[in-house]
Amino acid sequence: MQKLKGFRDFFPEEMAERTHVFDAMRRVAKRYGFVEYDGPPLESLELYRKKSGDEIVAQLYTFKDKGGRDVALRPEMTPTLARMVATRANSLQKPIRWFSIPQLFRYERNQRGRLREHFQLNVDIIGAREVEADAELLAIGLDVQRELGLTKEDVVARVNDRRIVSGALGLLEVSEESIAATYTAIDKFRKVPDETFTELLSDAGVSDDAIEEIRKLCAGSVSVFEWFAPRLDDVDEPTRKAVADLETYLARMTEAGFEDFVEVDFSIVRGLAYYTGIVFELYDRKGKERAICGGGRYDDLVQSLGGPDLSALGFGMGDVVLSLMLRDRGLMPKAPPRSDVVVIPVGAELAVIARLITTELRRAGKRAETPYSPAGVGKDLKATGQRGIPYAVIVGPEEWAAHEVNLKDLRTGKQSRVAIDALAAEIKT
RNA sequence: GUGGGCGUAGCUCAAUGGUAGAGCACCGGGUUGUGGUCCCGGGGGUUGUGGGUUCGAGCCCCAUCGCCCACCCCA
Repeated sequence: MQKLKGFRDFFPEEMAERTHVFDAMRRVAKRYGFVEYDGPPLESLELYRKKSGDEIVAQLYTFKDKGGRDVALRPEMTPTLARMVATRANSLQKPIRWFSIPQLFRYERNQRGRLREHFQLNVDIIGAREVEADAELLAIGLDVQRELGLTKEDVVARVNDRRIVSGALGLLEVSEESIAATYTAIDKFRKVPDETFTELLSDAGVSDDAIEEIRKLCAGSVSVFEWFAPRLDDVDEPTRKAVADLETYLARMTEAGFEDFVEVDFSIVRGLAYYTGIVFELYDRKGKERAICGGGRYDDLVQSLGGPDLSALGFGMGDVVLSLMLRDRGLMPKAPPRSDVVVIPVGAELAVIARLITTELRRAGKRAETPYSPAGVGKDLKATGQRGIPYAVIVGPEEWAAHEVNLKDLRTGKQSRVAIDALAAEIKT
């Protein structure tokens, strides 16, 4: 028997890594006052038909349950969140600031950084139109990186605004029919050769002059602020607001101490789906990995799913790419946490004493164990040391007669006699 | 869905078409009051699977499954 393609076993070593990452995610999200929620891993297929594109639905894990209902393993958390929020929209105090670490599934051929199953930190804010919310959202994403030991040398946040792209394309007179293909081309700017980029836009029906302007914006040879400055009188109100919002956004990121992580990047448009405002993606500065994290504002989604008109924004941060990066940087724990101490009896008649001492140590909050069948001090000590356990308590008849034991620090090799009552306090963890 | 690379012990890898091996790991012993280095021994494999060629296949051929990489797409 082998595991299914694209699924993972978590042996204790991998589980230690997973726990390490999840713990960091939870600590950070809670630090910003967000609360954790979860939903069912299995949902009605209908939930995804409504919101997600054909491509997503084609890659769902679906089946008919025994009642004949079409069901799907959740491929993303947002529809579940939207459904949950819609259910209690009127009674939930706004803004709603929730996070979750769901396991998500997709039926698709796997490749580097992409499996059929993964965990994804989802952080969402619902009912906040202020750009301060956008800034806080990105700050959480970046703070998770920092919490795990990654720095501005490792991670870059590329940020953009869908309204700005839309406004720019309007000024460049890109036609309605060309918009979708133009977004796709912009999204590919950093992944395809220059000629291909030109070809994609040209095929979409974009003029040569417009292609040149789009290229300059994507490449960053002109900042979006410089580009829009002489044109602000020609654009509509939403675009003017978007440019102003982006400036405020950057100011807020600077206030929060993240300015070195953030770069405006016109080529970040986040697929075609449902984003309506500021969007961002987190990348490894060195590697060629896919995005660590992506998100942004999706103000129309809750309503489009039949809920009330609530603005919303959020991101998803998968565990697979992030873990690849942490392993690459040596920032993952090498071994699962073990006991603090093993209590080793000298001779079989002291095994009962060793068990009693072990019980007392556990009551004192120490992670303690004693061998089921003591094999001799030498063997038990060897096994304990090999497992990386820092302390051994050796219970010998002479010492025990004085209500004392030997406490050995396996890391230094130093050993001392300790009164039984003082033992727990001597084991530093 | 398309293309490419790779499948030998738990892991890393050997083995002209001629008896399947090593290191690490694991288990036991040397050593029933003191570990990590050391010495000795042991379990482990239908060489991913199924066919074919051959006197003989881990090796050659075909198929299939799995893993990896890229493409497509991206929540």
